[in-house]
Amino acid sequence: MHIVKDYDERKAEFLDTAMGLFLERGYDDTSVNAIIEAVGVSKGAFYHYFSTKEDLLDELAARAGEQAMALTAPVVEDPELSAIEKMNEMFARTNAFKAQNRELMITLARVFYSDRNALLRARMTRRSVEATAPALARIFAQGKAEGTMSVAHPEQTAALILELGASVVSGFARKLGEIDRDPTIADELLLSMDVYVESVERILGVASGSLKLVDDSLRSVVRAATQTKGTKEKKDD
Amino acid sequence: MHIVKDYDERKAEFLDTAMGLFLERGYDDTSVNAIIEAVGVSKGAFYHYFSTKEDLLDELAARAGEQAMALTAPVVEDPELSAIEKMNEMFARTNAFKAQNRELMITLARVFYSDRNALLRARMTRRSVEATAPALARIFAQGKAEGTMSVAHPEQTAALILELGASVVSGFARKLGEIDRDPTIADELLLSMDVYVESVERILGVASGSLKLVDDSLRSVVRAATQTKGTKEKKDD
DNA sequence: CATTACATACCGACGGTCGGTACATACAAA
DNA sequence: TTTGTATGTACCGACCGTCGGTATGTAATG
Repeated sequence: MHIVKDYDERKAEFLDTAMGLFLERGYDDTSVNAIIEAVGVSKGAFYHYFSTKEDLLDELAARAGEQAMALTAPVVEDPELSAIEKMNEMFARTNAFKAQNRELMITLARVFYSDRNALLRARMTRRSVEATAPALARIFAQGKAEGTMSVAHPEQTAALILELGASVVSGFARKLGEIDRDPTIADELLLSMDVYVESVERILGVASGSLKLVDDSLRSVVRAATQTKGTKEKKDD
Repeated sequence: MHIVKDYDERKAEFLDTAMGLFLERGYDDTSVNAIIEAVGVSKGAFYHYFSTKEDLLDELAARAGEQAMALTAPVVEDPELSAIEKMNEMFARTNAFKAQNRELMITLARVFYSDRNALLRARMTRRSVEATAPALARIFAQGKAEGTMSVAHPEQTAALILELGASVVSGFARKLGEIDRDPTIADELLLSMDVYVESVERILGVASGSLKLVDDSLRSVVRAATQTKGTKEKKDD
């Protein structure tokens, strides 16, 4: 019995299933066999849609980049907002998205941001940076024109800030996993968040305290991680 | 016939050979078989020295971290230097090292900083950051005491700046490879270098222009890459 | 005689290939 | 309207070489 589906539908099914498995077990530790088993198709089907396993990863990364841009694009177009408001709104939206998908984000932090998924992360980060940088650069240019930001080179600064953000989040997530061993890390993490925000403010030359890049929901994740220290069972390998 | 060598000597031989192969072909594309063939020993020998292939990678990363620290440690101890002088000297030393090993650095830029070596890079970056951050934090604390730097949290700031540096270098190296296709990238790269330095200055709250983090030898690499555009034969895969 | 420093044979799992099949659609002949 | 035929697409599953890793053996060393 053959289950034949529409091309795009089947492809999305592969993408979604693969992403789920990557988040559960990591990219390297998820075999093509595991993916086709989860989808319920054959190996031939997989290679009918993707030329290699890495090709699937690329398409996943591209999709993530598009989603990241779609989430923040409307903000950039808004003529009512100042540059600083736009920036705050952009981060508020992504933070809100993270808050709504809290469980996913915690899983993501645990698995996505581990060394074993370095390739997955590198690809996705790059795509996201490339997709978001031009918009951010435009905001910086606006801020420069408004006189609220002092950025000589918006494009380069945008790329730098996004990469910095990715690095910080990466290190952040890594340390989040170490809280179990050393609860004092939680305080360091909260400090790191402040340092990050202030660093961005300084790079952009905006007034101290004018950027709201992290919200309470994000901070609460850190505190939650600290509290679950003893109550949660170990399910690690 | 058994070729028996001193433990450390043999181990270093593995490490050196593996590093060479990783730089040539990448981490994932270098098999354990390729390593033992290059060293001229058996598989048993490899697993006598390393528990896994990733373990070798870790030791490689640790060695890189130690070397990075050894290069800059004397500077930190020097009681004669101010915080800003120390920072400039630290970067001057690493830049001098890069200038001396120019060919290696270019190879490293081309291969090490490609997505396929994401794991290798992530590991080494992390180790280097961990190894260097405490020293840098001490310099920041000194600068804070001297009144030349305004860093509220030296440890977190040190980690952030080092990770920023790694990100910048990574993106930098990636773009270096694209110069062949688009020579205008060279100008963007030189701009990015300035943006990076100024960003660090702002993060630390030091006077603009007081940090010399990149020198002319580094800039010359960019110009050299631009010039070889037509004269060099293509050896890419 | 125990430990070190390897060698060799082998394993299961992996990513990827390949020859083939089931089915939808199109179109023309009956 | 039915039926045969041609063609492309979605998919199957056996198979291949290579991979990281293991089990076991053995010669030298101390």
